[in-house]
Amino acid sequence: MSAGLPLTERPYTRAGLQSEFEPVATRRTFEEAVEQIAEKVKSGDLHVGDRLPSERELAARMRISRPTLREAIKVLAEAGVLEVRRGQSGGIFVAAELVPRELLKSRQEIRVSEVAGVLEARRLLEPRVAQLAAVHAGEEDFARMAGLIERKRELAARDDVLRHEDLFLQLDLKFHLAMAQATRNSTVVSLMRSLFKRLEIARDMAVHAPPVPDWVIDVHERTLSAIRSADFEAIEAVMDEHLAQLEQIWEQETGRGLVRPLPDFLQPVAERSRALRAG
Amino acid sequence: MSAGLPLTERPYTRAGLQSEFEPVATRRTFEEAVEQIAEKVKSGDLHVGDRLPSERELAARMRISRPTLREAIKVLAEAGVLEVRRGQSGGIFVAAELVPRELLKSRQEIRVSEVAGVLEARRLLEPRVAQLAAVHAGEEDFARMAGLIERKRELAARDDVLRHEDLFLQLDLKFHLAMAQATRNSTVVSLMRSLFKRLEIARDMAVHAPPVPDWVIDVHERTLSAIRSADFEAIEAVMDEHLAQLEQIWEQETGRGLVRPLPDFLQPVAERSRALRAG
DNA sequence: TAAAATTTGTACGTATGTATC
DNA sequence: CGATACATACGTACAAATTTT
Repeated sequence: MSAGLPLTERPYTRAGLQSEFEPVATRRTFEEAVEQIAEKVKSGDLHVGDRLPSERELAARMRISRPTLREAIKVLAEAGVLEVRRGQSGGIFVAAELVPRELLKSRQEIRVSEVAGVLEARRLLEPRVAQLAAVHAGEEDFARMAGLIERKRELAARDDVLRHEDLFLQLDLKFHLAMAQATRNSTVVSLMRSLFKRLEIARDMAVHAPPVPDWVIDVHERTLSAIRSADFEAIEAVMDEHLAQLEQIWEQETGRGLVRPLPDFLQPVAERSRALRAG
Repeated sequence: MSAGLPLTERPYTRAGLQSEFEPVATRRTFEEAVEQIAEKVKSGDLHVGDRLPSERELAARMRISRPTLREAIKVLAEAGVLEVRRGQSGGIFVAAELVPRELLKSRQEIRVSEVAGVLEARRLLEPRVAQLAAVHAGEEDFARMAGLIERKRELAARDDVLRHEDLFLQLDLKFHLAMAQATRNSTVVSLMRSLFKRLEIARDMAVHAPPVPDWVIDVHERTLSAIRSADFEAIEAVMDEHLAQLEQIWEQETGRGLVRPLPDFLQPVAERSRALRAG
């Protein structure tokens, strides 16, 4: 899928900014339920082994009938995400961390010409999120982030890493969401969620470069340690390195020039203050 | 509604960061259609007098049947947003700029303790968006923003301003969205949309201070001129002023301490470089 | 004036999903 | 878990209104 993309659209026109009339997805309610539960597993709100509320209670919470919920659970169970055990200590349990792509096919689409903009938006938002996280994170947040890095390391150590590309990407998402949650600001979390939703779509469309596990692990480790030490310049620096690398991969995959040149104000503070002192 | 809010929740806990099981809105498809069209009018993608595609074509675009679309149009027509004329040069026309609140009752909710976080998130994102807009905006973008300010000025000149509070707020939204669109980055637009969606919910919940039209107009005017001249420090300064004022209103309405103290890195660059030079 | 073209308005039969029992 | 009843959406065919030619 790489390299040969039909990049005919002119990037950065107004196209797509004023939205067209889009299909109103008349999805079935059990599909909504599937998506909501799958999303929770994927984003790390639910972990393997967790027990969900009973069918009756869950149905009540989601305001759907029990049969409809059962249909959703059936799909999730067949996909291996949930496991249903009956009997006194039975219930609905999370059985797998990896959520198959088919369960979360987002109906929204973006144009090829808009893909590079996702990286630019990360430049705007993510370094600030990391810095805010540094201000407000508690030990539990650091522990969660560290745990996720550790899991990635274990995965990378196995010889079948590439078989688990999807799992690796999901751990990635969880890391960045954990960072967002460390800000203790639910609006920030929600912004990061929508940003990464778009990022995933973009990734599916374009960049299918094999992940470079060791590098990702290294960068995330340094990100965490920069956040831990609340060193704002270090945070900007490592974020800059991270995003620059992603931009480079994107450009290699698709051809140059798609990522707009980075304006001065998006350079890391270290750069900026150096420039200030010089000027 | 002001001043007497039950602000019992402890702010900035993890509550709400890991999402609960939510009602799976099994909304009817015509309601989705209503929302999509109403949203376009409200955000400025559709203007008064615009003619929408014919029923058949619109239904096809939205992938719904004509009867379903008609049900949506009927609701919008009854609300005064659309007007339907038949005959050869008939069709569906936008009839009003102001979209009644009832049409867009977002089903998502946020906690009172999370409201202040919306302002904090604006601090993270909006100044950067304005700066990026300064880099990429064209004359048409400036014209749109100027036009919106002009409309606000006209509205403020009337003696029944307060009767049109909702319209004033909608013009506000349009101004900020126009700024986002000036970045020519659809991901940025989409982030700003979700940010302002939350902002509106927050506003409905808490801050019902009467708008201060003259002040808003003045700040927006200076924002636009700062963007026009691509003066990044001026952009940060006026944005800071704007948001500081909103934070102050919020604190007056609800009691102090809800807005977390602003970390250093969220101070305007001018402040920061002053500090750098001093240190 | 009349006919043609375009667009909304109305009606009904069918399929299917959802909820209740 | 199955069966039944209800609500919803769809497709299609045709009628009515209005403008254009």
